[in-house]
Parts: sequence; structure tokens; C-alpha cells
Amino acid sequence: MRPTVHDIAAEAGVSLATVDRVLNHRPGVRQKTVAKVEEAVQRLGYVRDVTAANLARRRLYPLVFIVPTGPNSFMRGLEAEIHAAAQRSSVERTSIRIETVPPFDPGAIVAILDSIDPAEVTGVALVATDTAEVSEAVDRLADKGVHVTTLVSDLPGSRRIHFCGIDNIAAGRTAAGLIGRFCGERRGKVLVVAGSMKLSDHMDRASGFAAVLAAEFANLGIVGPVETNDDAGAVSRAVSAALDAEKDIVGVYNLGAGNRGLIEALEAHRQRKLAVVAHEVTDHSRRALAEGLIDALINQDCGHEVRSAIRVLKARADGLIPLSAQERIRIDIFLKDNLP
Amino acid sequence: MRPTVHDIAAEAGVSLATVDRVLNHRPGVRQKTVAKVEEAVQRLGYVRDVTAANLARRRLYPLVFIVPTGPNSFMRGLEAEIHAAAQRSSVERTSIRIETVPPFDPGAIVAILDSIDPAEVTGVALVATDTAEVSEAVDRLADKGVHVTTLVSDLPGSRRIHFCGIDNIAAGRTAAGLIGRFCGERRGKVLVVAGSMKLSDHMDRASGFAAVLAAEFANLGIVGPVETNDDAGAVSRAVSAALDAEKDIVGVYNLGAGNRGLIEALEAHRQRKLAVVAHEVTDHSRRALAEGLIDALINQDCGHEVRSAIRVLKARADGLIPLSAQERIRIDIFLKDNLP
DNA sequence: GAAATTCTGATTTACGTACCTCAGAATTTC
DNA sequence: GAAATTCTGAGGTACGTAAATCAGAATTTC
Repeated sequence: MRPTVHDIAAEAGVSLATVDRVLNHRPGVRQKTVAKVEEAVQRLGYVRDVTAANLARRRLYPLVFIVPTGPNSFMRGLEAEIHAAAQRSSVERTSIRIETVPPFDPGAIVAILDSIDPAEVTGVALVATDTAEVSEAVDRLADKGVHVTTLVSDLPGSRRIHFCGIDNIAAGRTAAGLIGRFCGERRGKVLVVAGSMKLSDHMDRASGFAAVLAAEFANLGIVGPVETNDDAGAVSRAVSAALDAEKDIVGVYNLGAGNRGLIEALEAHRQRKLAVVAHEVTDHSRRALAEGLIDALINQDCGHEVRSAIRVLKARADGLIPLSAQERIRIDIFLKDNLP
Repeated sequence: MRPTVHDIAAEAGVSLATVDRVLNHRPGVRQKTVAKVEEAVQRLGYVRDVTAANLARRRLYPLVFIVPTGPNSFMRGLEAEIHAAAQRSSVERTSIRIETVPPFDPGAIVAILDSIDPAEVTGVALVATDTAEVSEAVDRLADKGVHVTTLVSDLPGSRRIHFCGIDNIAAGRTAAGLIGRFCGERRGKVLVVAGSMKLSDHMDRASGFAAVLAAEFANLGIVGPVETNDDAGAVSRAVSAALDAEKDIVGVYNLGAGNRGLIEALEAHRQRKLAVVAHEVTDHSRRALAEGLIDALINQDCGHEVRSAIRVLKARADGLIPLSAQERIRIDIFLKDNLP
């Protein structure tokens, strides 16, 4: 049988109240007694029953999620996953509020961050644009004792406690590895399309991609990255224009959103033999993958990301350090053959 | 505030004891009263607090895992993950016993399955060889009220409640998609190496691979599958022999274990340009991927599989139906660029 | 050495559920 | 309509922990 607080009270020769004080770092216990209790804990291998503790403590975890609005399918999927997590609130003792902000609008994010009351919120998860003002607002929140974790796109300089997203440099490298291998011996250029270099995830993907292409695929060069602000129309125009202008383009890597536009352009250039890699499985990209317009999709499971963010924020609220190995978000690669 | 049993007692105008009888399907309640209570549950949206319930009932989940012995790195990794899960037993209220059996030995599996006492075990997870005798032993256990889930390799005809593993047909298809694309315009053959066609996972991979190669890559044919019983020496000899005999082999797909042997053979044929795909990330395969001997690894996260098996068995023991979407194990693809 | 302060123990209630007993009400049976 | 049976309510204890109160012991202060 697993030992309880009663057992360690008996073992240490102190009362239940004292054990409780030591375990919960409450004052009013002599150093010598603390040592006795801790020794008993060690000896019996006591571990607190978290479920019983939470029951007794009636603990709640009020969390805030900040996500951009707009037609971006991935972000809408993310929001859906947050809603799904909110449905499980009663079971997980969370209470989740979703705040939406216009995309690419650091000011709006800052306004929300600054309006958060530390008495009412224990943790915040946000999809960040990587600018100094957002970073500073995150630090201000951290000062107030609210833990912040970034979601999908990181804020490397800030005091966020964790990043719930994929390693985007590795994602870019992977895209290069795929396109490079898909092109085989062919010589030519790869068109790189990005949303905004204000997003650290896009920056990272672009640099990872460029690095591997340069190092391992001497037969391939790069056109771009072209910035589109993740607008499908802009993506479509940019890709069409590039394909028309440069006849030696043999591959396309869309590292941002707006796959609808990418697909439109590809449909108009079906006769070109292109190795195409894009990000995120959505209804559109899934169809294009099945049809062979896109060769591979790199995906991050936003359900995992949301659940991971919640776990991390809850753990930190309880003063625990989350196991980073457990919380790693994987870079999923989908061909049409392993699409779920 | 989330409603409790007290609330629904008040709402239904009955006593706590009656609510308890209804919720736990205990006898002694008139049909009319049952309806009143169930209505109140609906109206207030009551959900049982599972943690409190488990606390009160001091529930334990004794589980048995059956895994093959032998040098197979993947199986050793699987066993390590089961041990890791056993470490968390006190938190998860499980008590996990690991039974090992010689690989490819249906008789040994049957013996263990038949020796399991339903009074002492609530669930079993096993790595199965797909033979009729094992399938029948699983059904006998199911009759006795012990839930069984398969792990890694499935037992399709049996009454196992769940398969914790990847879709191996899709895995084979994916391998074909990768090798096909990696080969580009080249013409030739792909060598397929398998462990044993007695394992349903190997069967499935082989058939998925063959189907996609035939349908989509007319330039490529198949040599094999060669059976090696997952022995590294046998794999090495088989690959070397095939590469020497057939000069038009342009790719190799090892769908079983024994990557050590595969790597040995590839090292001896470094001058050949081969698209190579294998399964499972281990120390050896990881190194070979980094060195470029292997182009891609298809992986299943055995940690996920073990944790999923535990969740499923616990849920079924409580009479719940696990969410199959949650429990899907993904087909991971690793290039050297996204290796964690 | 008395008073003030700090520490410790004993005891109690609570969290939400399970499960038990016992008495009394309601219903059925003869 | 009495007896037998079935149903329901009231109340309690338990699970392992948190948190509070209060009294008494130990220690410090003057």
C-alpha cells in the first residue's frame, strides 16, 4: 500500500498538522522537525495523491488563450481545439477564456496582456508576433506572477515559460530534405513563399530550409522568400507570377498559410513538374495532397499543442516543472498515403 | 459550479442513497424513481467526478503486458516504456506486471494468456503473433471478463477490444510513396525485406507497399519480400546477396527489424545509389539516418502505444468507451532533418 | 522568572463519491 | 385488512488531503 500523510506522521513521530505544514511549506515548524518529516517522506517514499489534494483544495485553473482572428484554417482549427479543451474544463478543473485579436497586430495583443488581472488568471497561452512590445508585455505579466506560454509561434527573448509548438528550424530543414530528395538529379530553383517575417515560426522555417538546401542540394537554388501576409489571394498571385517568370522552378515550399491560393496557382500550372511541400493539414491542403498537387504536408497537431499548453500552465501553477520530453510537439509529415 | 450528487438528489426530490443506487446501477429503486433521477442528471448536466469516485472506491487496475524477449531494439524500447509506466503506477492506480515470451512462439503466449486469473487482472496488452491459437486464447480471456488489447501487431479476427499501434497498411503505402518519390524517374527494382509473415504488421506493410508501388510507380518493381525472422545476420546476408545479384535494385525497404544487418550491408555497398526506408528509430538506425545510409525512417512511438494501452484498458474496466480519435497512433516519418 | 512569542499537537470540517446499515414508508400478496 | 415484500430515506464511515481552530508546550525576551 502506498503511504499516506498519516503514515509519515506516525513515522516521524509528529502530528498530521505538522506534516501538512511541512508538505505545503507553511510556516510554524522548527527546522529540526522539518528535517524529521522530510526524512520520513524519503524513507517511506511518500508521494502526494494529487487527485485527493485537488479535491480537498477545490483548486481551479483559470486560463486565457489569445489567438488571431481571420480566415486562416489552421488558426480556426486551433481555436476549435481550445473550445474542445474548454468542454473538458469540469474534469480538468480549468476555466478557459478565449480572446481573439486581429492577425499581425502586436498592439492588440499587448492591450489584452496588460488587461489581465493576476488575481483572476493563473496562466496565459498566446500565438505571438515576435516584436519587442509583445515581448515586454509578456515580461510585465510574468512580473505580476502570471505564467505565459507561447503557442505555435515563439517569443524567444521573452520570459514565457514554455513554447508549445514545433521546432520550426527543423521543420524548414525537413521541407528541404523532402524537396531535395523529390527532385533527385534535377537542376533548378525552389520557390519559397512565406506569410510574414514578423512571425518567428516563418523566419525559422525559411532559415532552416535555406541552410539544408545550400548544404546538401547543390543542384537547387532558392527564389524568395516572397511575403504574402498569409493571404490566399496574394499567395496565388505570387506563385503564378514566379512560375511564369522563372521556367527553371522545380519545387515550391509554402511555409506559411494561404494554401488555398497555392493550390489555385498549382492547378493553373498542372503541366509543370513540381515538388511541392506545404504546411498544415486542412480541408483544402488535404484534398490537394490526395490529388497529387502537393507532395507532402508538414503538420503540427494543434490539439496536442493546446493540451500541452494546458498541462504546462497547470503544472507551473502548482510549482511543478513539466517534463520537457513529454511536451515535445512532433513535426508530422504526411504523404497522401499516411493521411489519417 | 459543477453539480454534485447532492444537487441531483435535491433536484429529483429523492435521497442521496437513491441517487447513488441509480448512478451505480444498484437494485432497489422503482423504475419511476430511476426516471426521475436520470432526468435530474440530464437537466443539471451532472458528470461524475471520476477522481473523487476512484478515491472513494480505492480502485486499482492490475494489468499484464506480454512482450517478446530477444535483441530486437524496438521491443527492448517498448519494454522500457512499460517499465516507465509501471513507475507511475502509484499515481495512475495501476499495477503492471510484465511477462516475456520467446519471439515467434504462439504456444508461449497462449500458455500465459490461459494462466491469467480474472480475479487478479483487469486487463492484458500483448504483442501478438497472428495465429489462430493466440486468437482463440484471447477470446477465452474475453469470456472470463478480462479485456485484451493488442500492441504493435494486431490480431484482427479476435475479440481484442483495441489495437494500440499504427495502421501498418498505411505505413507500407507511405514507404512506397517515399521510395517512389526519392527514385524520381529512375527505373529498377525495390528490395523488400520482412521479418515474418506470421506477424500481421509485417504482412500489412508488405501489402500496402506493393499496392502503391504498382499503382503509382510504374518505373519500379519489387524483389521479395525476403523473410529474415528479424535476425540482423539474416538481413545483412539477404540484402548483400540481392544487391550483388540484381544490379537494377534502386531502393530497399526493410519493413521488419534487424536494421543493424541492413546497415552492415549498405555500408558494404556505399557506391550504389539507393533510396532506403526502414522502420523504427533506434541507436543504430538513427546513426545510419544521420550518415545518409538510410533516407527515411518510419516510426511508431512505443511510449504513446504503451500509455494508450493503459488508458484504453482502464477506461474499459470502468465501462467507458475510449475515444478512438484520441488513441490513434501516428505514423512518424523521420528524415535526418527532423530527428528529435 | 514571568511574560511574550513561537512552535506543535489534537481535533474538526470539508472536498465528491462509494457503500453500508437500519428504520420506516409504500406497495404488493394472500 | 393483515402480512410480506419491496422501495426509499436518513445517517454514517471511508478514501487521502487541505485547512482551520485552539490549547498547550517550548522557546525567547526582558
